[in-house]
Formats: sequence, structure tokens, C-alpha cells
Amino acid sequence: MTSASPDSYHHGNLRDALVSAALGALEQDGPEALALRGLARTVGVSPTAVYRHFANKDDLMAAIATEGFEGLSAEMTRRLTQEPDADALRRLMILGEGYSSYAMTHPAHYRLMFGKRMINKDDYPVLASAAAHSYGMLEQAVAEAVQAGQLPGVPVPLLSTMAWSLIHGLSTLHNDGMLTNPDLPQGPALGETLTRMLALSLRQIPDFATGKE
Amino acid sequence: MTSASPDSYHHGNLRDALVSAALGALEQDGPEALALRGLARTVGVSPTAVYRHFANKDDLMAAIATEGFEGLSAEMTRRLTQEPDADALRRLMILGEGYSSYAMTHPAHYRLMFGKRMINKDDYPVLASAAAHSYGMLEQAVAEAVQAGQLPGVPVPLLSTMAWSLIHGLSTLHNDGMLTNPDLPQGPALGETLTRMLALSLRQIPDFATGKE
DNA sequence: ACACACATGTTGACACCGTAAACATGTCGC
DNA sequence: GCGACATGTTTACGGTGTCAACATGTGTGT
Repeated sequence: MTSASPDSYHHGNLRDALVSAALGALEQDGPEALALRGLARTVGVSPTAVYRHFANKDDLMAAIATEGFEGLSAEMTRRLTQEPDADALRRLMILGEGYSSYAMTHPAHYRLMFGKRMINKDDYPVLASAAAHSYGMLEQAVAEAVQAGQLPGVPVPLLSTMAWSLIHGLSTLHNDGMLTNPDLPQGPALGETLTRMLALSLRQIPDFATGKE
Repeated sequence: MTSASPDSYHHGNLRDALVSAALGALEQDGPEALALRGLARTVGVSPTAVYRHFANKDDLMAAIATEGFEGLSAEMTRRLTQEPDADALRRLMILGEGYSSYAMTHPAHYRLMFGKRMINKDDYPVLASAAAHSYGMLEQAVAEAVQAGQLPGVPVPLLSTMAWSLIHGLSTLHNDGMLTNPDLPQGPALGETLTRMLALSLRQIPDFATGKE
């Protein structure tokens, strides 16, 4: 182990420096512009030094995506602790607002997190687990709301998938500039409004909605 | 103009051939693997011949994305005509099912359609208009359902955005392999179920859901 | 204290990509 | 029939990810 020796041959902490540089470059130029050689350049190291810390570009991106899901979970947790007395349905709203807010304030990072088919490919189990944890927070809140009688007895996976789809779709459409209608609330307010609409409408969903007619 | 002369120096219909090759390569290897040189190779033409028909790679991708939105709209229209007597709310369900079905059966194409920030960039107005048309079909069905009293008097852009977000989010999560819960309906059935849930839950949304509390 | 194993960083090379400029060839209108 | 123009080719450049071989420090065991 080395304490951060700042110069000369050995960098000290290249891995973290590369990830930091990547996060910076991400929101600057978008995920498509991410280049290993570019990162090496900004960190001040030779192009192939990256391969001492990451097997390849996908590996680097998986690390960045993992950090993204961790940040997403952290933001949701942070908001939950700010409102400790919220009931289950309110917690679901808080999660939705936190989720969409994080996604909308880190558009390039969020896009990268879903950019490649790296999750559940047996490779990158750490990433898969970080992603599962973020989704698990949503599902748990849904399950608790069902148990508390605040949501109907529709199967929890269905309700959770509906919630996740709405929040994820809203975030990506927003980040892709597809929601340009001026009558719409802008920015995080849009996430709040739609999350509220979702929660309140789910309360009333009839049980037979899941069956064939 | 040339009738399709099949050989020799002039290809006859390089542009269409390139787009076709691109569509094939898309679902085969994913949108990231799309390469102009690769397309030229499969079509049997020199690498730079592409530039006689497309200004650059973005231009080609915009054309492909445009075709995607047109196919999406066509699929939704096709399903509507199969059930001409459907009321407004039922039409909304049909659109949702058609949308998600198209997205899930053309995952790479659908990803490309939202892959780059090409829409609404003043460039590619044809693409922007094709995308707007697809969304417009949803919005129109929502508006008609509101007028028919089948959906509450919540502002139409909000309801439409909610519907679009849910369907889009569901499609992308599915295509990214994020919906692995075995208790969930698989494939198009998932789109049908969630679309039905959406439509039926939206019916019950309270008007005050859009306001601050 | 010292040597050596190992982690880390570098150099050079290769194949691939997007794209521009200059050139070749075929086609269509006058 | 001839010339303008559309279409396709060749060549070239800088960029990328990645591999193999090499260089350089650092920490550990004796």
C-alpha cells in the first residue's frame, strides 16, 4: 500500500483518479465521448496504464455504473432520513422523487448505468447487486404500503415494476429532451408531480386490472 | 433515376441497401457495434461510399431512427384498425400494447431511436416530426378519453407524459434485462398487463393529485 | 541491509473506426 | 455526342481499444 505519493513514476491512486476523471468527463461530454485514452491523458498517464486497474473499457464502465447505483441509493436513503415519520405510501413518493431527481441531475451518468447490457451477465456481480439494491428500495416501500393497506392487493412485483417503469421512463425521456411541452412542470418538479400522481392513482387500482377480461 | 442495375460500378440503390444492412446488423450486434465501414463491407462497397448518401454517421442513424418511429406509429395504427369499435380508453390500451410490443421486438432499433440527442436539435427535423407523431398518437387518445369522461380532468400533458413514461420505461427496462423477476409476465404480456393497470388506475386518479398539498 | 518478487507504469504495435480530399466512372440532359 | 453531375474509389490522417514486451519502483523475507 502507498500513501498518496503525488508524483513521478507511480501515481499513487490511479484507479480512483481514473474514475473521478471519468465522472467529470461524463457530464461534460456525454457517455459516448468517454475514452480510455482521454482519461489517461487528463490524469497524466500513458494510455495503457488503465489496464493495470481495469480489464477493459467495459470493466471501467461497470465500476462507474456501480458508483451510480450507489449514489442513487444514497440519495434515496438521504431523503428518507429527512422525513423519518413518513408512512409507507409517502415513503414511496419520497423514493420516486429522489430517484428521478438523481437521474435528472446526473443525466450522463444515469444513461451510462443503463447504457450497456452489463447487468445480469454474470460478469460484474457487484454492479448487478448495486442495481438490485436500488430497485429493492422501491419494491420494499411498495410491499410495506400494500401491507399497510395503502395500496391494493395487486402482486407487489407488478406494482413495483409499474413504479420503476414510470420513474425510469420519466427520467430518461426528460434527459433525452423529449419532454418539451411547456405546460409541463420542469426539472425535479416534474418528478414530484408524476410520482404523486402515480402513488395516488395506484391506491385506487382495481384488483381485476391484472387479470384477463 | 436508375432502375436497379444490380452490379458493377454504380450500386443502384445504395442508400436503401445501407439502411437495410444497418437494420440487420442492429438487431444482430446491438447499436454500439454499428460501423459505417462494416455496413459498406456487407453491402460490398468502398468505405467512403456511404458519404455520398449520408453526411456522417449521425445522419445515417437519424434516418434509421426515423424509420423506427415510423414503424412504431405504423404498428400502433395497425392495431387500432384491428379493433375499430374500441372506445377512447380501450384505444389507449391498444396503443400502449402496440408501443411496448414494437419496442420489445426491436430492442436494438428502439434503443437507437433514443440513443443520441438528435431529436429537437434543429438538425433532423424529419426525425423530430416522426417522433412527435408517435407521441401524438398517445396524447390524442388520452385527450379523447378525457373528453369522453373516461379519464379525470387532469391536464392532458400530465396524463400523456405519465402514460408515455410508463410504457417507455417498461420497454427499456425490459430490453436492458432489468425485469428478471420470474413472477412477472414475460414479453408482450407484460406490456399488456401494465398498460391495463395504467389505464384503469388513471381512471381513478384524484384531481388534486397534481397540486401541492 | 539487501535481493528479489510483484505491482504498477511505459513503449510500441496492430486493427479498427470516422472522415476528408482528390480522383475515377458511369448516367442523363441538352 | 458531349459535358455536367451523381455516384463510387483511393489514399490518407488522427482517433480509438487492446495486446505484448519492457521499465521502474515498492514491500517483504531473510
